[in-house]
Amino acid sequence: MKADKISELTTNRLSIYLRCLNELAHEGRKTVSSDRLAKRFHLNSAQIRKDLACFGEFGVRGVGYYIEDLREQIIRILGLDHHHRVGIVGAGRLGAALTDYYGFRQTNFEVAALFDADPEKIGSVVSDVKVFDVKDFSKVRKNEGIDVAVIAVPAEYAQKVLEMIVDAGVKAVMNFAPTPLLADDDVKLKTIDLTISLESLSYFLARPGKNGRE
Amino acid sequence: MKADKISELTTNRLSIYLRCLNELAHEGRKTVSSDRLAKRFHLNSAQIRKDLACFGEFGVRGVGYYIEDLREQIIRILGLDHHHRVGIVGAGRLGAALTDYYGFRQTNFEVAALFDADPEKIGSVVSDVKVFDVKDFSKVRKNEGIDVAVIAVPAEYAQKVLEMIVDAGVKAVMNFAPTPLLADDDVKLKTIDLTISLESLSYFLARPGKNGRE
DNA sequence: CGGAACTTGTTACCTTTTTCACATAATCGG
DNA sequence: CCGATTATGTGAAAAAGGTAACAAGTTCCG
Repeated sequence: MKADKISELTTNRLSIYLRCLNELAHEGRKTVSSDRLAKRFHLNSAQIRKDLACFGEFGVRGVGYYIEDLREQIIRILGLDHHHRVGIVGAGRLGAALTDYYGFRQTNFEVAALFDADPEKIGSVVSDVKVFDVKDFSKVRKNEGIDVAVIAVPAEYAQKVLEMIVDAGVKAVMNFAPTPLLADDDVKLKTIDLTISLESLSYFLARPGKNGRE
Repeated sequence: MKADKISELTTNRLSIYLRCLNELAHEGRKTVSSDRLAKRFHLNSAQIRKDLACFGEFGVRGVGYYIEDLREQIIRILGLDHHHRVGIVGAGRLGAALTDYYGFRQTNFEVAALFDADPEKIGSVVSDVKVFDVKDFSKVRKNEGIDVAVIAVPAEYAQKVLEMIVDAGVKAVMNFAPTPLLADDDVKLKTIDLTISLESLSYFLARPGKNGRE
C-alpha cells in the first residue's frame, strides 16, 4: 500500500499497538495475529492490518506478526529511536508535574529545561531541571539542543509564548493552555485541552442514559 | 433538526464556541453571525450552524445569534449550570497540579478530595484539599458527594482503580494513565493520553517536510 | 410597502475513516 | 505432496464527518 499521506489517527493507533506489543512481549509471546491483538485489546483487526500496511508488509500470512520485529518497526516509524530534548515553558504545578512525567523518559524524550517569567522561580531547580528566564529561551534552546517545546502557561499568554518558541526555531509544540493556537504549517502543534474534556464529561452527566466511550 | 445521537466532536466544538462567545461578550458585543464567529476564530460557519441546530433553533435569520442568549443555551446544553464534585485518585505531582487547575473552577467542577495509597501522603492537605486513603474511596465519595473521578496513578494500577471507582458508583471518569481502560457502557470514560501525543510529535520530527495541525 | 442586504436552518454533496469480505500466501499434519 | 487451516494485504462498501449551496425568514431604508 505505502500510502504517503498518513492520517494522525493512524499514527495515534500505532502508539497503541506498540503498547500492546510491549505487553505481549513481556509475557514472552513470539508472534501474534491481528485478530488476536484486536480481540485482546478491543481493536479492529482490519484496521490494524491497514494501519501497518501504510508502512510496509510486516506480517507473514498464515503466521501473523513477529512481535519483537513489529515492535522495532513501529519504534522506527514513530521515530522513538531518536532522542529528543524538551523545554517546558511555565514552571507552575503543571510544568513541574510534566517535568516528572514518566512518559517523557519512556518515549525517549528528556526534559532539558524549564522556563518562567517569575523572578522567584528563575534559577531554581525542579526535579533536577533548571528553571531559566523565559527571555533566554532562544539562547538556552541552542545550548541545550531543545527540539520540542511544551506550553504550560495561562491561556492569555499562550499565543505569545508559541510565537516566541517558533521564532526560536522549534518545530514541535505541545500546548496545555485551554485555547486554540495559530502556527505556521511547518510547525507541529498538538493541543491538550482539559477544559474541553471536562465539559464533555459535564455534557454526559447532564444527560443520563446516553453512554460514552472515548 | 434535533438529532438525538450527538457526536462527541460536536460537543467538543460547543466548548470552543462557548469560549469564543465569552470573549465576544467580554468585548461588549450583543449579536454575532456564524460567519463572523467563523472568520474570527478560524472555524467553519456551516459547521457552527449545524452543531447548534442539533439542539434547537437559537439564531434569528438576518440577525445572527444573541451572544448572551446563546451562551446560556450552550452552558445549559453542556450541563455547566450544574455543580460537580471531583475526586482525584493519585496525589502525586499530576494529581496536585490538577487540584490547582483553574479550569476545574471555571467549569463548575470542584476538587473535593484526593486519594492515595502512600501512608506518607494520606492525611496531608494539597491546595486546601485533603488526601484520603484510597481504601476509603467509596465512603468518602458518599460523604463528599463526589460524582466525577480523575485517575492520576501509574498505568499499571489504572484498571484496578477504575473498577474501584465504578464499583463505588461514579459514572464519569477522566483517565490520565497512558493506557486504554475498559468500563461498562453506562460509564463515561475520557482518556487523556500524553504518551500518544508525544509519540505523534516524535513521528512528525522523524519526518521533516510533512506538516501537522492538530 | 417593497426591494436589497443579511443570515439562519437544512439539504445535497464530497471527503475521510471504518468495516467487511476475499483472493493470496504460508504452515501443518498425515 | 496436498488439503485444511490460519492470516495477511487490499479493494469495495458502509458509515461518519465536513463543506457548500440555497430556500426561507428578518431587517433596513427609501
